[in-house]
Amino acid sequence: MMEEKYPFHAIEPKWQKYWDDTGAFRCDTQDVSRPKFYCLTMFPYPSGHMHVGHGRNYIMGDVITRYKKMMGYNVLSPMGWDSFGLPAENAAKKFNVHPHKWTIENIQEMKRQVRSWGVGYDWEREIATCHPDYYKWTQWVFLQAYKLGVAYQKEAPVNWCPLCTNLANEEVTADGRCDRCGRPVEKKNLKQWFFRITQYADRLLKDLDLLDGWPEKVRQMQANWIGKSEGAKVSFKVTETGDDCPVYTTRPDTIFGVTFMAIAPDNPLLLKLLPGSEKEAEVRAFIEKLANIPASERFSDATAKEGVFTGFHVTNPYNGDTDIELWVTNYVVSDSGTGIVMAVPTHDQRDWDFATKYGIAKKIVIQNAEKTLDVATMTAAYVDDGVLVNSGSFDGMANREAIKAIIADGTAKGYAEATTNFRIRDWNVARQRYWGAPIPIVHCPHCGAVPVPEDQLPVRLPDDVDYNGDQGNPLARHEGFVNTTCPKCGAPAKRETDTLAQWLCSCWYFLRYIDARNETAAFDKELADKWMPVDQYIGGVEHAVLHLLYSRFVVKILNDAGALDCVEPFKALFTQGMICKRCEKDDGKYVKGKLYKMSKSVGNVVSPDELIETYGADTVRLYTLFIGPPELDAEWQDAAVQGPYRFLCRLWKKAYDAKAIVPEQDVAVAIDALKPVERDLYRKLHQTLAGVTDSIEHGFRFNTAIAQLMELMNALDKAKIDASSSDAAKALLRETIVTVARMMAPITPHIAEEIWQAYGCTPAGVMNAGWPKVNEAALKEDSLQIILQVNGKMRGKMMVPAGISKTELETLALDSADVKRFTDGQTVAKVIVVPGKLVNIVVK
RNA sequence: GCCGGAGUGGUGGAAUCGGUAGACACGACGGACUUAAAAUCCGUUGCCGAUUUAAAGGCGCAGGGGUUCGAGUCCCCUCUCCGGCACCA
Repeated sequence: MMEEKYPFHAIEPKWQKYWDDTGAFRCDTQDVSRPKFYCLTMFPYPSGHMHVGHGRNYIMGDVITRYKKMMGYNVLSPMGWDSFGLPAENAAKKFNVHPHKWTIENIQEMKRQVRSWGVGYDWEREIATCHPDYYKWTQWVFLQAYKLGVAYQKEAPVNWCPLCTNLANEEVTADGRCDRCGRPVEKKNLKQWFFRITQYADRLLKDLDLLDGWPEKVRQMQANWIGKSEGAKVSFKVTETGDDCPVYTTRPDTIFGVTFMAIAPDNPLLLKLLPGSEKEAEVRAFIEKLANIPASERFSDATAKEGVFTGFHVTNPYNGDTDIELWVTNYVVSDSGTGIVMAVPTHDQRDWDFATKYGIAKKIVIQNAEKTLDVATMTAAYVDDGVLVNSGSFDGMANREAIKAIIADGTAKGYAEATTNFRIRDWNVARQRYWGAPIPIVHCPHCGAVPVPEDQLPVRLPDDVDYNGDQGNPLARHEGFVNTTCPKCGAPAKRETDTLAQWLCSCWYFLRYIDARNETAAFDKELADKWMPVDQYIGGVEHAVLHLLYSRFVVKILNDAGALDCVEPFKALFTQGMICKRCEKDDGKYVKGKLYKMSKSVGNVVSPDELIETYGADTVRLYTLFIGPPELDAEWQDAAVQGPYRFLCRLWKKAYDAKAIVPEQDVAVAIDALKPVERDLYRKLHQTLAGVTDSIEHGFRFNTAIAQLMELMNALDKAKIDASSSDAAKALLRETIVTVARMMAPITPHIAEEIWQAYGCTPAGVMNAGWPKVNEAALKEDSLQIILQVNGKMRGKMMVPAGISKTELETLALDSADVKRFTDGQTVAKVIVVPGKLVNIVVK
């Protein structure tokens, strides 16, 4: 029995329970009768409550999951929690609650929210990265990397945030602040665990080509991040001492134009040359000055180039020039290349600026095609292609050719080699924090760093730590944890007290879902080979570099370890846009009326709970999907939620009213018995079906899919089918309502299920009915609308029979009154006929 | 600076094979129902356009040029906004 008023309060919990009870989203990974589809939404950090912006992510994943199920796939759609990490530890300090308790409570709350949206997951595969059954295998992943020599320890300057301890490069913002808390980041020397991502840089770059299901933007961002450049390493020598002075350059073709050498203030060669040298005091003063300027400021555009001559000279191996001055400067980046740059003022703008300021010589070595370059008249560096001059035996050579020739010559003579340079640095995976997976290493006074044997995993995180201490890692203060014996020699030893970065926990979770309850392995290889890669990954673009790059990296490690066949984890990636809302306050920091992404600090957060209470989950889903193109940011407008709500109320009322007059079962529609307006509706129904399918298949354009469904409902109103209508019309009415329910099953699943059930459709559960098929007969058009143009301007329309010939169409068009008004007294020069579309008459 | 994306009514956005610009929705305005309001339903809604009504017609997709019978869509130039990388040699 259907109620008259749209009873979302009653039907939504009912159907959510039904999906649970029937295991609608449980996935049998062994099933081979259907093709697999692994649909994954990025798992959340359990930070508290979710807002409607988070919902967009899960709702889209759910629509795809349900749609793919209806298309006949065996869909794996799991959910879990990225539950290690700093916020829990900070909350623990703030509220004096154990991080574990805080995390578990947040998970419960967020799970309730996800379920209230009607999002379906295989909850039997639920994971939490802070659970020993999970982090045991995170530790295992670390050991695989260790075995391959990918994990290693080194003393290194780390990015140190006073609150969040050490950070990966990826966690430091462009202006040198902590990505998480915004505090300025300092450099601090610590012994750290690193992963050799640099060793994989080339593969990570090259395999981006395999990812044609990824947005171009994300591939570009990763390529930028990896930052590959090709050039040469050339050994200059310090003229006075004979020390090596290697440079990296991408422009070896300009090597005969080197007029000075620029070195970074903290370069080891400089520090070696300095003691007792003539200009020591002056140079040290400059180094001191730079040390007190934060990197963000030093390397900003606005900072002028500065430098001090060191008193030393270098020798260019190509032309034997011994008088090249060595300058210490503020603009050379110390950890890029060799930290020493050969400067060619005429062909590099930065070197030009510096040489101009300090009166250093400039020498042209690449001449343009017009041969107009002259140092006396040049006002900026010439960086384009040209022909070599003043370059010894290479004169006359095109510069692109010269690059290869000069490297080859230098290589033969032993002072140059072709090299590749990467921007990316090795990944610091260690954190001096409590709430993370302990690094499974024991430090033995005799054996050094010893990996914990796999059969002794997990290395458990103790519960009883004093995380309220104000200094350093609480784990290091836990005697019971720290003191152990060496797995190799049995002597007393100390555990590593650093924990693994949250990023490492979250870069392999998609593998665990496949085999989430496996107690003897991280995952079964055969099963993983069957289910990987993830067919569709969905998440925010803010993870374009960090999480997605690390995940790709770890999959390659596991592949090298023989644990996995696949080389890329995510076949297709969809990055959904953020939900923003206009700011209502004006407090200096935020501007009233400006769009900001939803956040507590802006105060523009919309909670799903009240909306679901007022309008129901289906309305929230429908509005969230209708709000705009899914890949773009969208503006949330509270008032606009009305539209989708009205639509569902209308759909419900239509279904309710129609129930009384339609046949009890599906009946084939007798096309010939339909009135024209009904015939239009039938066509529209199947056009909509084709259109909705296309919208979902091509770029998940849910917004236009929904618009088409709205149009169909408008057409249904227009057809005015009632008790007095023909049997054919009533059969059509039933088919329309039932097909709309099926098409809406992925989008607004509760109302779809309810209508499906109320209409007595089989099989039970609308998703089990599969995706409806287009009826070609319904699509057939008897007559077509033709647009009439004169000189490309629209001047009228006319209806013509569908099968009309081109000539007939042309004659009809020329005779039409709309056209004649504009062609009378003019000469028809040309007639363009686009069959089925338009006729354009060109007159003079 | 390099790379990527975007610019369409009062608003969110349609139209990506060159062929009716503004679908669909919000908001606004008018009407019906109602004692009244809400809800609902029905209209109107890009701009200019006779001092009255309606029309004719013109103008309109950041700006300028081009190709074409025809351009939001293709090509060239310019501007603005968003994102990534960046004194990376």
